[in-house]
Parts: sequence; structure tokens; C-alpha cells
Amino acid sequence: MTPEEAVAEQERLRAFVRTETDPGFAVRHVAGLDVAYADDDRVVGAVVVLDAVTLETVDTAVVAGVADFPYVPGLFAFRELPTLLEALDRLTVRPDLLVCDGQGLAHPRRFGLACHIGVLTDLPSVGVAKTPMGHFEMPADARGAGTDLVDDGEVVGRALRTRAGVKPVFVSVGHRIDLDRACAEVLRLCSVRLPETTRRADALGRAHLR
DNA sequence: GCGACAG
DNA sequence: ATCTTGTCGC
Repeated sequence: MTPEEAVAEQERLRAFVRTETDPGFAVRHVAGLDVAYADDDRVVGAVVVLDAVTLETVDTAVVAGVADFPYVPGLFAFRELPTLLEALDRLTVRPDLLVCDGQGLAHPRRFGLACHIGVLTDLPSVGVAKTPMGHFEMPADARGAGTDLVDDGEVVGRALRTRAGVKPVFVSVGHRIDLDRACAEVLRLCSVRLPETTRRADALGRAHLR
């Protein structure tokens, strides 16, 4: 697939993104997704499913692969999608929410990794990025504080302070969830800066790199 | 033309 | 993404 085709794919699929939370939506199992990179072009996609209440790991899946798509800001998903989708397919426990390591709607074409995975799996998803793709107002230095990420007059996400004294994370809707709920779910998963889901998937992925 | 630009 | 343990500070 060429970068041009990838862009066309994003513009085709973005019409399927839903920003509403289903009535009665409840998170019993939350999944964390992350990809670890080796020195060469080898990659490892890792997914960890946690009990949303106890944060106990109830399921995991790891898939090794090769990064066949170059890293291009805005097309980042095409590098991680293959291995992550395969890992999700191997899960025994079906997650109620996917927490992705990257942007959702806070993306140049409103279709970051979280939206892409959400739409393809039709599962609620949220993107939690460590770096913003545009300008943002620094939120107050208190856990839970946040400022809207605005692009073209539209709110596309939120700079969320998950812990006082550390840089905020950038939360945006992926699929089938609203921004407020997305932030609330992310905050529940954070005792430190990043969500426990992301941390555990990250650890699992790099462990399998050896 | 020159920067910006998730992981 | 990755190279990387301890250390300084609240």
C-alpha cells in the first residue's frame, strides 16, 4: 500500500466513526494496545486485557511481525495495525473498550490509530497519546484537569492531566464513545501519567522482543 | 520556501 | 520507537 492509498483509506473509513456512547455502556474489561520496535524492522504487537475494577490481567496476546510501512506522521496506524488486529483476534476475552497508544480524532484527517482500530473491530476505543499533534493550552496542574484540543473550531480531544506535576496526556475519541466518558475511563486507569493498560501492554511487547 | 509532524 | 540507572525533588 502506498501513502496515497493509505490517506484515501483513512478518508473512506472516517465516515464510520461514532462519537456517541452506547446507552448502558459499561466497562468490565479494558484492553491496552501497544507495539514494540526492534533495532531492525521487526515489531511486536501486544494487547493486554484488564479487569476494569481490580486491574488484574485477564488475558494477553502477542504477535510478532515486520514493519512494512514507513513511519509517516498521520499514517502511523498503518505500521501498527496489522500486528495489533491479529493480536486482538487471538484474545479469549472480548474487551469492552480499547485504549490505544496514539491519537483518535485528534489527527490531521480526524482518523488516528484509535479510530482506525475502533472502526475495523467495531469496538469502543479511545486514543491516549504522549505527544499532541497540534497546539494546546496547558491544563491546570491538578489530576483530572484538562483543556480542549481544538482544531478548525472543533473540539477533537483533550489535554488531560492524569497526575499533578507531570506532563498531560492527549486523549481523543476513537470510536463509539464520547470525549467526557473517554477521559473519565482513562483517568480511572491512571495512578501515574500513563494508563495501566498502556504500561502493561508496553511491558509485554518489549519482553517478547527478546 | 521553511517548519510541523502520534510511534 | 530506541539508546538507559540512578538521582534529585516534592
